[in-house]
Amino acid sequence: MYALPPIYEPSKVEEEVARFWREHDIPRKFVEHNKGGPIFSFLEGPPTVNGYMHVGHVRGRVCKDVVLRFKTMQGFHVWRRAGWDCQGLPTELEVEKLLGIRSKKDVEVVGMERFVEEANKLVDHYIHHWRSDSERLGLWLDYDLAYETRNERYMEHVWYLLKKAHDDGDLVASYKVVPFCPRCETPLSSHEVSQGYEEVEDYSLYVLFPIVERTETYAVIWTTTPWTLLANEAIAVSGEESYVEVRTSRGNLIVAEKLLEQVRANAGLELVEIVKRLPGSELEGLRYRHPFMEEVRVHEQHSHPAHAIVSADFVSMEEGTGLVHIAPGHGPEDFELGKRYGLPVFCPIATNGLFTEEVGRFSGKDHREAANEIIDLLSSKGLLLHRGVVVHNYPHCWRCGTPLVYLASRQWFLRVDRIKRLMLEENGRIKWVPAWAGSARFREWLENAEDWCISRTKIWGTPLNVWTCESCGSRRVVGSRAETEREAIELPKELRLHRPWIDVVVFRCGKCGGMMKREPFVLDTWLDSGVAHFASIDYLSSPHLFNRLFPYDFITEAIDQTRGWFYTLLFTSALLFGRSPFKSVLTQSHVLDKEGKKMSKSKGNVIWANESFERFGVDNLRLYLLTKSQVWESMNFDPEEIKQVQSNLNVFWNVVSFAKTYFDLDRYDPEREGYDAYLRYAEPEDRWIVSRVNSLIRSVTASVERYELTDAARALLRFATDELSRRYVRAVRRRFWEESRSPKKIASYAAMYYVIMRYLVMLSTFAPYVAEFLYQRIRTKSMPESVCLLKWPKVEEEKVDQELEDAMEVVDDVIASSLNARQKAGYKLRWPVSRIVISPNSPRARDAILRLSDYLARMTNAMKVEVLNVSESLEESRRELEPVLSELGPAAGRRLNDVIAALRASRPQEVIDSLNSNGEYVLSLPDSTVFVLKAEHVQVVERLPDWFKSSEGRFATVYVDLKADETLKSMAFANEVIRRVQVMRKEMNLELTEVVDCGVYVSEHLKLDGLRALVEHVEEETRTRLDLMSSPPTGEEFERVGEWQIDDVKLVVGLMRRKKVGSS
RNA sequence: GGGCCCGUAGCUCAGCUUGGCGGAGCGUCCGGCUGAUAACCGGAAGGUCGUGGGUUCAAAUCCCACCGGGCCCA
Repeated sequence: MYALPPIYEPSKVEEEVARFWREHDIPRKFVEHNKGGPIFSFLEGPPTVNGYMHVGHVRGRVCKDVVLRFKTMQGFHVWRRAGWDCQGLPTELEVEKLLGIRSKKDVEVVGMERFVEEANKLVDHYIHHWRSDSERLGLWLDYDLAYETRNERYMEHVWYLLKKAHDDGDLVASYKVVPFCPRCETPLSSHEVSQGYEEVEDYSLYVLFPIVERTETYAVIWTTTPWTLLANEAIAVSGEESYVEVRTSRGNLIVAEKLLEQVRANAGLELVEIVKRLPGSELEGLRYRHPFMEEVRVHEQHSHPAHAIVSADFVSMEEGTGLVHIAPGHGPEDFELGKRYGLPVFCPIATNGLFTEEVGRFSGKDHREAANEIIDLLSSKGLLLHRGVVVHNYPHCWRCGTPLVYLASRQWFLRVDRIKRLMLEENGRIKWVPAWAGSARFREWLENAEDWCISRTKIWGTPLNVWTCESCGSRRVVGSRAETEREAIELPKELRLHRPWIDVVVFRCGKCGGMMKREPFVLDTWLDSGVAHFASIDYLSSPHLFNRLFPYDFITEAIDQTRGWFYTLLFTSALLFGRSPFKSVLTQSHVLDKEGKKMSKSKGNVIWANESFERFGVDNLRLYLLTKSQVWESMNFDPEEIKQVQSNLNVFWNVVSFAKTYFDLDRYDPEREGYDAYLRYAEPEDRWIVSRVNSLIRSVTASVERYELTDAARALLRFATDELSRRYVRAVRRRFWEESRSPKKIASYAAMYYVIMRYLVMLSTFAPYVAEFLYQRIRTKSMPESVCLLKWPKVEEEKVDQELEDAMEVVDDVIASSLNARQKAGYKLRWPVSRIVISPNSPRARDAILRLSDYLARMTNAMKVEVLNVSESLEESRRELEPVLSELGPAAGRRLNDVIAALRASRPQEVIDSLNSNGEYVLSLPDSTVFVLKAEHVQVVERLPDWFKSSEGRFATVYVDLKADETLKSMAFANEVIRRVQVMRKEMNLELTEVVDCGVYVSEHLKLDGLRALVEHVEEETRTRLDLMSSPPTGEEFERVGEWQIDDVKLVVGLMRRKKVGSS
């Protein structure tokens, strides 16, 4: 791996480096080379393998990689087992699509075995892609031993957890209202529900509920879902709000006072007279007659507190009537309220959306289709106050668009109450980055945590390990496969823990001898990943390993995992071990598209990982994802912007290319000619860049330790471009080019090598491919074979010189000012100036400039640097006063012209001194009056002789003396000649150091004589042997001839390769 | 409806913890440089720091309210 290509091309770099890593087995060596060292344990949040990796995943995986590489380089033995989340609804849906399945009946036709086989094939497919994308990305996890949530051994850990939860009384079955899609006949998770909100037109009904205790008095409720009225069990009011009873043509109506006018207007009521005004709390307990008492006979058995007014805090005064119809079987809030009051949970709609037998004339009808019949019936009973329409958001099935229906059903739960306080306490001990993710967001989530519904009516998941006796109802929670094989009385031919095989298993009831059948649920997939802390390392077989890793040092995932993985990990760990399973967590936010819109397949704006690797380059992509915005803030992904990263890396590439060119020319030996050995020859810029790289090591180390990866990555890129390239390389170019192998030159090589080496190590955690590529070009044989196997650099405190770093800031500003001043005069940098004079604006700046004045002279191409006292003016300058007419005009009035004349006639310094000491100066005018001049009337202007140009910077004002004598003019001219020769050398494609013959003709004697004095200088700079000719060189004598006009002088240059003598 | 995050130049972001003359990169425009050259240097234009109050000698920064965007929850 040798010459450096002229430009950074990611694809070529990656290709070569990937081959190198593969051939030398670097990932394995990297992962293993700290074995036996202190452990840093990382727990991989298993990606759900139901799709391909996209750039959003990539950002998360880069965060993981940077931290793990960093810790590895610090000498930790990093635990980094990969993992895959294999089960769950999305995979199941994809299988359904593949097999053309539309309903549960179709599954029976196809067969569950076939279904599961397809699911496994699908998972295999995606794991393959995820692994290869991850490896391409450079994320070196332990993939060979990756955990998979579908593995039976893994699932047994879930069973183990549930068995323990059952023993501790934390696993319970109870009713819950969940959203169902009646067409798909499946409950939907809250995540799915939130994806399917659509604006639709619905009924808007005011319904009258006759109050039992009074005649002709009705509670008025509002509903948009008439089919839920059949299951009504109560009416809720707000205890704090004021309600009114009003007399109307439809009887006496009870509504909230705040909503009275709205209801009256909507229902078209006239003659409203308020009979009574009372707080909601006084309505509580009033009973009503159920509107469908006759049709739905079961209501006859629903006695108090059913069919009465209760109070609830969710009653809105924004819409409706302030009285809310409560159907505990059809609404989550209703259900909770019902639980508190002991209301019956009546749910007469089946999962297919049809009414059950319990509702008489409606049974067998679709709940939505029956709406009109229900409304007509209300109307005929005189209970429909008003029928209108409303446009609102209602959840629909995100797959098929069917409106959802909320149904009560029996589900399984893990109880939270016993561990809630514990989780909150443990959360206080977790280091969250950023802090608010834990102290605010996660804490709030924990405080509101409710029992966790873990049951799903699906196929492709970990089966619920609860068997219930058909005769006596007693339960058995099975803990393992072995237990099943040992004790089941019916087993499939080949036992597998997945459905459908597990469904066949039957136990004998220990109490009554009956048959125990499995509860037909599978488990929430979050439970699978949620037990990764102990299941991923097979705790049941190797508790010893567990004890070394647990709790894990570090995890990182996206912020949406607060309610997902972060939560389920903590939850299960609290149940099992009574403590948090992780010590620190970095939360990331999402990658959005260029416009800030969420990436989604349906919008077609997803950028896939493998495509982006090709398109942008892995290193570019990695750095872009980290540097664009803080990783815990969302970022808009704009492909155009990645070019910037590539350009930054290319600058660094150029630096290495430049350095390597000269290292090779001079056979620089970093081992014998190290920085410390040449320290005494080091120039200020060498000490400076060495100090800077140590400061950089300090700040990058601290940032990564704090998981502030964006700060670290930005600092790295910035260093390469702003400091190493723009300042240091600029400063040492001339020294590198020197012909002799001087100690000063070697000192600069040594400094450069020192910096590049340390930089590459740090860079390799962020951009491993390009770092490896460059490392291979400049490493010595005795160094580790891969940059990945180096140690993270330590700060060498004795090399940090903060004062020098600060001084360089000042001087850099002065250099910019002097360039600015030259530019104003059109005076090129290659033309030397006799001196620059600097007026610093603070003692600190003055010290800095004095300290680095030689450096300053070199960088500004000045023969001499003069430093004035703080704020002192240039001796040659004159200060003059200019009238400020906007101020002076109003003050002087008609005398203005006389005042200006007097001002011009005055001695400026005298006026300035007076203004400074007295705040005024008295001008005598020709008409014998006086004018009192104030400071605001004038402006002090500095007049420089015309051979000076000045420029004011942040720390100093710089005066450049452009008066040039013949010597300076000759030097300037010599530099013009040098420049031309260089152009020609390049055109001829000469080797950098190849010495050639050069003939120069100059049309003017004076210039020629000047040049004669500088022959050696020109020869050194151009690597030529110079012949000053009396007539222009011609194409016959020289290989190449160039002709220029420089001002009035004609310059002709001829270049000729020397004859090779032997093998010089 | 509640919680959290964000709002600063055309674009992307620093600065806010700890109050003191509003910054950088990119882009645009002008000029320059040329053995690192797809690099580099000098300059210019570009801002009601989301809005409105408050605290203060002084607010992008601290406090309150509101507006807009995002995430999470109801």
